[in-house]
Amino acid sequence: MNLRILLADDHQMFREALRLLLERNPDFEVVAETGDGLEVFTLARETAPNIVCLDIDMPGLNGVEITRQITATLPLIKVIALSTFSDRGYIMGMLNAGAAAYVTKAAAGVELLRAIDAVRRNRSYLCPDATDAVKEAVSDSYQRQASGTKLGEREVQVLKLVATGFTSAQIAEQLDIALSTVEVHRRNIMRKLNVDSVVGLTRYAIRNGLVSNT
Amino acid sequence: MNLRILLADDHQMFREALRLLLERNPDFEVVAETGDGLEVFTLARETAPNIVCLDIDMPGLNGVEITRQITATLPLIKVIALSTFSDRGYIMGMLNAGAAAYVTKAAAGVELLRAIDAVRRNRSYLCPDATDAVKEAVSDSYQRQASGTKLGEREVQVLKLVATGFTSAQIAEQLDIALSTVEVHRRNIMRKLNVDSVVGLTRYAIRNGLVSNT
DNA sequence: CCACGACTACCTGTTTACCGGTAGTGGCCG
DNA sequence: CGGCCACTACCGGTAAACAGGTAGTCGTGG
Repeated sequence: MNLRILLADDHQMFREALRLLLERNPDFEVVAETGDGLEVFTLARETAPNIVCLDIDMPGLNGVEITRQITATLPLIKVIALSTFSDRGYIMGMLNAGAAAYVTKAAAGVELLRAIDAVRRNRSYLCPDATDAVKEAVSDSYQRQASGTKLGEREVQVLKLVATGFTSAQIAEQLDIALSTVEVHRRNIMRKLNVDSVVGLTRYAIRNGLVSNT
Repeated sequence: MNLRILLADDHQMFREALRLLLERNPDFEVVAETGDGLEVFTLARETAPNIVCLDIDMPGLNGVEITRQITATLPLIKVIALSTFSDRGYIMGMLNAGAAAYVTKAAAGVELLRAIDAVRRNRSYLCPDATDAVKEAVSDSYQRQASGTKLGEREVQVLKLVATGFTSAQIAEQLDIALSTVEVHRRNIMRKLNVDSVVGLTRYAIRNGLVSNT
């Protein structure tokens, strides 16, 4: 059976090279590729791939959002998250958004093939790096309870703006809430992420693709 | 003539895929690959490649440092910098360290082949993204003069610590200088980099590989 | 229904960052 | 030599971040 694949990654060189890696298998056909987050939908609709290999850090739209929208509107298409990072929060985010598999770029190419194989059989897959991280997340669950759980929608919004370089006052204005409220969010975020300064917030946000940094 | 190539990138998947891209040309032979910065030397000595394709953000050692040491101790080996970023400062840093070419991963695969071709003829090469950035740097030269030039050694040291999350007081203690001095450095750095907060400093530092963020 | 969590909002503080000026040292270069 | 620059150091002042408390609303779920 022929498998139609859509490649989405902002590094053209990586896309081209990955295409070669995939098309060594004659069953695989890379029907389209793009480096722009917003274009993923258009191409997904036009080319009707079976699988989308999706990078996190895309210009235009966030990986989690893309995944959420694809799984919501084009449920036949399976999303394999291809990421630089093996951060617990982000992995869970992608899986919750509907990604069928998660493979880090640090993993071997064969991991991607395994993921494709698993996804084809309607099963999910996590590369070793990711499973390790998830295990940590599970064993950290006690700590999570102590230090709060994951970030709320509003908190993510604030975090993005903080890590972009806005002051709390500017954020308050943009979100049309009080300065004090923004500061409460900041503190809650820092407590949850277990950091103690804007530097920590910025690093976390960049690590998890909340802000681009290009 | 056969060309021996060493691949250094912390993403195994990218290395494998790039190997396929390169070895489509029968003249090219990828003699070794690694994901660890420190291992680059060992492999470079053992395998005597003609060219090293070197990623910036490597665990173990900074891309600039690796380049500096390779060009200093193994001058026959040409370094092609393969980077995610097209930041002016970093490009200049790599070229000053002795890199023969600079290609961003966002560029087409053919750019890398062009770079290899140019390097083989003892010429240097910059991919379009990079040349654009350098042009900006040149046209910014008037501004550079106005806002200071590049960072001094001590300033880089302070910047690293700031972007790691230390407060000025902690930095002062670590470097054994007065708090006020640290603050002067901070301000000078911000002026030179044209940013206005720790967020900007952190982002710059991460972008340029001064701190790891993994 | 009531508890819980997320979000909203305000208060008072302390610490840190940020901005400006001044000034002494040592090294490098015209 | 004298100017330039990086680095060192201190001062004062404003703005922002950071830390703690209190409290109201709203929706979810036991």
